Amino acid sequence: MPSPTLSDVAQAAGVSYATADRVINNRGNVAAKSIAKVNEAVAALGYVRNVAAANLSRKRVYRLAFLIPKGSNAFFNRIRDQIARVADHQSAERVTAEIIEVSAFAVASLEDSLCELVHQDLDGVAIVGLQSERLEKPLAALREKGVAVIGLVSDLPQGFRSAYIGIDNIVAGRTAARMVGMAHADSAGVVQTFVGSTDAHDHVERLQGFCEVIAKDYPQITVRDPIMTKDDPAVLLAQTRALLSQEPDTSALYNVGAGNSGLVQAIGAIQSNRPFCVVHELVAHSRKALQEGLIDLVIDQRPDVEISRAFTVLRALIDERDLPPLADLMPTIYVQDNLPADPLTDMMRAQAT
Amino acid sequence: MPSPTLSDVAQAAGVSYATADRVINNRGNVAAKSIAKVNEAVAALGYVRNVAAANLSRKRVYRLAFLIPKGSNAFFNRIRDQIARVADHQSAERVTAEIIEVSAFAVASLEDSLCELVHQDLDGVAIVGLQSERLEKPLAALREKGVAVIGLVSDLPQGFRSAYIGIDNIVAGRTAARMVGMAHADSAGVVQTFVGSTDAHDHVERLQGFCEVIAKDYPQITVRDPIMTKDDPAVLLAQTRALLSQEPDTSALYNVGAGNSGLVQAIGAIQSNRPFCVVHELVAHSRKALQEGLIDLVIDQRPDVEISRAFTVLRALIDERDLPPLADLMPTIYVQDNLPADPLTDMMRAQAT
DNA sequence: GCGATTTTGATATACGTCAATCATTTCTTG
DNA sequence: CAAGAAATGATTGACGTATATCAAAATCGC
Repeated sequence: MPSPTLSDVAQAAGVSYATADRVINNRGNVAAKSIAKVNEAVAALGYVRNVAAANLSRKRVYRLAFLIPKGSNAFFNRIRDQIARVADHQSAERVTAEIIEVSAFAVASLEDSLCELVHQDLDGVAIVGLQSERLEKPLAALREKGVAVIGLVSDLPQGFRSAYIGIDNIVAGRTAARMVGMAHADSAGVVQTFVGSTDAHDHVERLQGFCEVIAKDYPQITVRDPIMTKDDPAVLLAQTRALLSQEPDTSALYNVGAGNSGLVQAIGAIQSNRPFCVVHELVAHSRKALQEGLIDLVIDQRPDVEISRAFTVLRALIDERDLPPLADLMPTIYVQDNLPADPLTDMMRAQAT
Repeated sequence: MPSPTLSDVAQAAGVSYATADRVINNRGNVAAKSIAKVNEAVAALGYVRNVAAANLSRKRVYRLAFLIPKGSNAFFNRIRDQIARVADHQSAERVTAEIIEVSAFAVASLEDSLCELVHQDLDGVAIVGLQSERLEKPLAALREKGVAVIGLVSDLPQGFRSAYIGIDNIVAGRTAARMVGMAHADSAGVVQTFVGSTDAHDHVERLQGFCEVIAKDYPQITVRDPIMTKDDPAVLLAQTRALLSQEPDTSALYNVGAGNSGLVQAIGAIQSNRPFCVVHELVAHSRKALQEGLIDLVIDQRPDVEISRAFTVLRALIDERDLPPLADLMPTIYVQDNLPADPLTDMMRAQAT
C-alpha cells in the first residue's frame, strides 16, 4: 500500500486535483464545503505531503547564516566547527550556512551586522544574541522579509525571534551548586566564585542560581563575593594563586565564566589537597584538567547539540513544518568518567590543519 | 548560482548524461578514464546529488522495525513512546516504523522474532539485543537480504550488526562511582549495591565500572556485595528496609537495575538522614524521588536521544550515505536541578490516554 | 434570469534523478 | 581487418508536487 498522493485525495474527495491543491496550499477561492471534503479525504487516506517531491518542485534552498562572536575563544571555535560540519553534511539537502563574525558582546557591532543581513537574501538566521532594544528594529525588519530568526546560546529580545536554543543559565548555576553542596557532605565550607563580568547576563544568571541553591539547601556553606576575571586566564591565575595561599579554608571554587586555563594552572601548582572545582564548558583545557584530576566537574551546554538543533529548527520554521520530537536542552554534567570520546574540541582543529 | 545538476557535470566532463549517471551510480561498463573525468567534474563543480529528487525518483520508502522487550517497564515505555513520536513525524519522509514486542531477555523469543523478520520486507531493524551465538544465523540471514541491522540499548554479537546505539555501561558505573566518591568528601563510608540479576550484561558491567573507580580513587569507601533484586520493587523495598535498620553505617546506595519505586518507598519512610542514593534511568518514579529529595542522582542513558539516533543511523545505512555529525552518547547525570522540562516519561502516556 | 463574480476542472510544464532502451561508436583479439 | 565485446550517446518515462493558465460551471446580487 503505497502512500496516497494528492491526486488520490482529490479523487476520494470528489474534486479535481486543482481544487485539492488549492486547499492543501491554501490559495483561497475555495468553497467552504470543498475545503471540508478535501480535509476529510486527507484524514481518511492519511495523506502526508511528500516533502521530497515538494522540495524538488519548489526548488527549495535553505540559505542560513549564523552570527557568532569573533575571536579565538575555545568555546566559539567549537561552535564554528560544528556549524561547518553540519552544513557540509546538509549540502545534499540544499542547505548552505554562512558564518558571520561579530565583535564579541558589542551591541553596536551586532546591530550593524543585522542591518546588513536585511539586504542579503537569506531564509534563516541564528544569532548569538544580546538583550538590547537597539536590536529590535533590525530584527523586525528581518522578520518582515520573511527570514526566520532564532537566538542561539544567548537570547535575543523576546518577541523578536521565533525560538531560543540554549540552556537556562539559572539552571546551570543551580546544578553547579547542587554538586558543590553534595561534595561537602554536610560539613561546612567556603566557596569562592569567579565571574567574567557583571554585564554578561549568563554569568549573572549562573551566579544567581548558584547562590539560591546554596542558601536554601546548604546553609553550612558560605559563598564569597565573586572575583572579577574578565574571562582572562592571567587574572584567574593570579587571583587563584593568591586565594589558595591566603584563604586556606576555601573548600570549593566555581568559575562561572571562561579563562579556566589560568585557574587550572594555579591549582596544578599546589600539592596539598585542593578545593573542589567546578567550571563551565568542555573545551580542550577543561577536558584535560578533568582527566588529570585537577578539577572535578565541568558543566557543559553541549554546543554541538545546540548547533544541530539550530539547523533543525530553522529548517522547520522555513518550511512551516512542525518540529520533530526534541528532548529538552539541559546543562550536562561531566566528570572524568563520562567524557565523550570525540571531544569536538579545538583539539580536532589543530589536527585538521 | 544554483547548485549544479548531473547534466552540468556530464557537460563539464565532456561525456553524455548517461555516462555520468553510470559513474555516479556505479553501474559498471564504463572506461576508467571516463570515471576519472566525471569525478574531476564533480569535484570542480562541487556537485552533490539532490537527495529530494533521488528519493522521489527511486520511490524510496524506509520500512523500519524495532524489536523491544515487552512488558510495562517504565524505561521501555519511554522507548516505545519515542519511537511512535519520531515515526509519526518522519512519515512525511516515507518512514514507517513498526514496534515488535519480544519476551524480555529471552534468547529463544528474540531468535524466533528475528527469523520471522527475514520474511518481512524491511529496510532496517533496530534490536534491543543480547549476546548469544544463537542470534548469529538469523542476523546473518537478515543482512544477506540487505536489511540494515543495529543494536539498541543492549548490543548484539559484534560483526552481525552495523552499529550499536547505546551507552557504555562500564562508563555508567564509573560515573556513578565518581559521584558517590565525591559525595563522601574524603570521609569513610560503606556503599550497598543492588543488581537485578547477574545474567544481565549491563548490570554486571555497571557494577564492574563502579567497583573499579571506588577501589582506585576512593579506597576509604567499602563496597558491599550486591543484593539481588530481580528488578522487583517489592524485593527492593524489603531489602532496603532491612538494610536501613540493620546496617546504620551505610553511607550510600547504588541501584544498578530497575525497581526503584521500592527503594524510594523504603527511604521515604525514614526520618534520620538517609544515605546518598544513586539510581539509573529517568522515569516517572525516579524523577519524582529526585525532585522530592529522596534520592540524589539519576544516571540516564537518554533513550529519547538514542531513538532519534537509531532512525538517523538506519536511514544513513539504508541510503548508504555517511552519517551526519553526531555527538558521542554518554551517560547523563541528573540532579533535581537539571531535569528536562518535558520528561517524556510514562506520565505523558497516562495523560494522553 | 441577467450579468458579474466566485469556484471548479482540465491540463501542462518544470524540478533532478533513476532506470531503462536502443543505436552507435570504440576498443580487443585473434 | 573482421568479428565480437565493451563503452558511450541519445532519449524517454516515471516519481509527486508546485504553479500557472484558461475555459467551464456554479453561485450570487438584484
